[in-house]
Amino acid sequence: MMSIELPDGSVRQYDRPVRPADVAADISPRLAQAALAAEVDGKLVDLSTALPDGPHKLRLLTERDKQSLEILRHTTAHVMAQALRQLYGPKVQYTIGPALTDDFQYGFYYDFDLPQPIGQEDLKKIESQMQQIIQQALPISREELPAAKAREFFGQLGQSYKQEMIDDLAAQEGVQTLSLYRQGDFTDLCRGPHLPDTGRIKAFKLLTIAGAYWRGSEANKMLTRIYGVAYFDKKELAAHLEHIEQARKRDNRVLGKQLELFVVSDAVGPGLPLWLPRGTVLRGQLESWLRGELLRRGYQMVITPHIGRLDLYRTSGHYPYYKDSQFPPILMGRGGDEQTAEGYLLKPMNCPHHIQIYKNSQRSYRDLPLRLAEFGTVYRMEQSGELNGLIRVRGFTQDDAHIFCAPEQLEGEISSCVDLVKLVLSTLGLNDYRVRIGLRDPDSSKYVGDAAHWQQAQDSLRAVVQASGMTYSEETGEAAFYGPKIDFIVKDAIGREWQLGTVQVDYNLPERFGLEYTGADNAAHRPIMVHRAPFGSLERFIGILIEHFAGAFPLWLAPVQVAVLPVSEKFDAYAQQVAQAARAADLRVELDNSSDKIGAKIRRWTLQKVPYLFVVGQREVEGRTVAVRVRSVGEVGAVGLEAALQKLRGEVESRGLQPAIEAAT
RNA sequence: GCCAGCGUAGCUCAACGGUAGAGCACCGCUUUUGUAAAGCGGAUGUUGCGGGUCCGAUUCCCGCCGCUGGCUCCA
Repeated sequence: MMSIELPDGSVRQYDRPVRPADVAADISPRLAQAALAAEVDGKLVDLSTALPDGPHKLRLLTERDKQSLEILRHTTAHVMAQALRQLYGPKVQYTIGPALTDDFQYGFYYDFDLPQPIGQEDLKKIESQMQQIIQQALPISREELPAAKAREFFGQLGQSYKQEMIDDLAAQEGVQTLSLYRQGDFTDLCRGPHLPDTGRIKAFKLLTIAGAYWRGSEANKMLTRIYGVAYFDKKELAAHLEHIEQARKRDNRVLGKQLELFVVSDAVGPGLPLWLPRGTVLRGQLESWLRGELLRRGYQMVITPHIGRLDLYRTSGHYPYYKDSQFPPILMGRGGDEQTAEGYLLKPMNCPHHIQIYKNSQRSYRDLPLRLAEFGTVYRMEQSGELNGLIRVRGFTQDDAHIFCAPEQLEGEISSCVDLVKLVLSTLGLNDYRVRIGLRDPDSSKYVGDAAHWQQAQDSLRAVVQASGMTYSEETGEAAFYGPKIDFIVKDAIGREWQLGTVQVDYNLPERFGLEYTGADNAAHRPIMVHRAPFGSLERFIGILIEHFAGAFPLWLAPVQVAVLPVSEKFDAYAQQVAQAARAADLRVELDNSSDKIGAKIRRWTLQKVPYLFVVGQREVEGRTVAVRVRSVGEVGAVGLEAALQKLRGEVESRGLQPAIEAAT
């Protein structure tokens, strides 16, 4: 006797062994058709899984359930592997092929070790082979084998990666029995569940080919990864592809070019962006805004050079720790070997310089916290494959500061740093971010400093984040080599994550540089350093901002805030007056007195994403008005010149994210 | 750095063994214009760089540089 409880609370009794498929068939023929998999007592299983004795809660999954999408994509990955074996022969080794459901671009991938390289044009061929497998509607069956048998089975198939996985599963998790999934001539080691047959795949597309190291380690062989996506509905697939297409239009590199914000010139060097006038205006606004916020919070601005002695970075540890990701040092004279050579290094960090400023005078507890801030440009030899427009570069400017404080001041300082980062993000409407506390990995040798200090630092960070009420994750191994940190992470247009703001605690550098202050007790004490950067890097931050706003920046940041467009040359004089008045109101204005028709002028400045267009002609001259066209709204009609300028001033000063003029007044 | 793909005018792209072409942008002239592209005319390239095969290379091959998507890395 077996009782099955359904989600609606009804219970069905069976006196024979049943599978979810049988229950579905009992309920209705239509459900039997629609069912794809089942959730039994909270676990996903195949429709064909025989249920063990006892009462069960059962939910049948159809296309409408979110988990079904994952199953669909997983099955599609298997079909792709099967197609590859059919096309390229038994030498094809298939390794792992998971479903991805929260990835912006991709729905699944599978990593292969292929006997020959394949290219983009092969994807078409693979797709049509997959289509054949789908049309055959091959039943997918599950079977369980003892580990040794499974190992032998995959050995016969020449699947050494699968054998390795079986060995690891047995060794690490003590797995004795493994499940295999079979469809036609293809069998894969897999946990499941899967769709009942390959015919259930309604819409899929293979997207791209990439390399991926086996098990994610550089030491291993590079496999061929094929990414694809699948849906139950062709329309959803089309919508997904359209989404990606749209996102690519927001790419910081595309918009950077179109809006003339920056260029990366090959003549200057990869990853070394040149800021064009319009981009410089945008960046300047962010800098002066933040500078104001810093001064208000008791920071002091400093300026330090772009290079420093090699010995400085030997002491700090940056040179030995990050040797491979720095521009090679400038060695002086005869040099000597790398350990002792005299030379200079393009600064990869600002902290050693700021530390020398700290050391410039004797410090008292009364000086603390000492907050030294700099928009400091640093240089790092990022791997060539990593470079990306403004988002990942080799020369970038940190809105850096180092806070030297006493232990009892630490949490307060961390807390105000976190507040500042939150202010930066919220002012710009970047609300979709996640917070990560990066912790030391006790098993790794990359970290320096003693365990007690690490513990204190980690506790302080955790306490501040918890008090702030933010949701966060703790990730081991994500700390800096000298201390733990809080990172603020956002996504770019196509869903890749990037670290922006950061707050880091450091006991190590004060130690290495022998920093001290005299306490109230007249004894020498060691300060703690906090490294923090609310933007992180100006380059990356602005790259993200470009994508976030799709180039349509809020008024206070827009390189050109107003374009004055005379309807014809006859109104140039008045247009000049309007432009003058706007300039006098500290607005960044362009006057378009080209011989184009008004429609062409509007098009030009609209494509440049200028927030406000002032069209002027006979009517406007007579009424001393401007016909306003708002970027996000369209034409709103005539507004008095002074009133319009005043509204714009207000919008700039409040750093508003919404236009101050939405309709004619 | 690794795997795969790509590199043609300022931009977007075409030609793919017979030494390059369109649209936009640019320059000139005409038009003086009312809410997303007025008309006519003109100039524009060592086809990323270097080497090779060939009677002949933008096209095929090799190396380098750069870019794109991933992987790895990210103080």
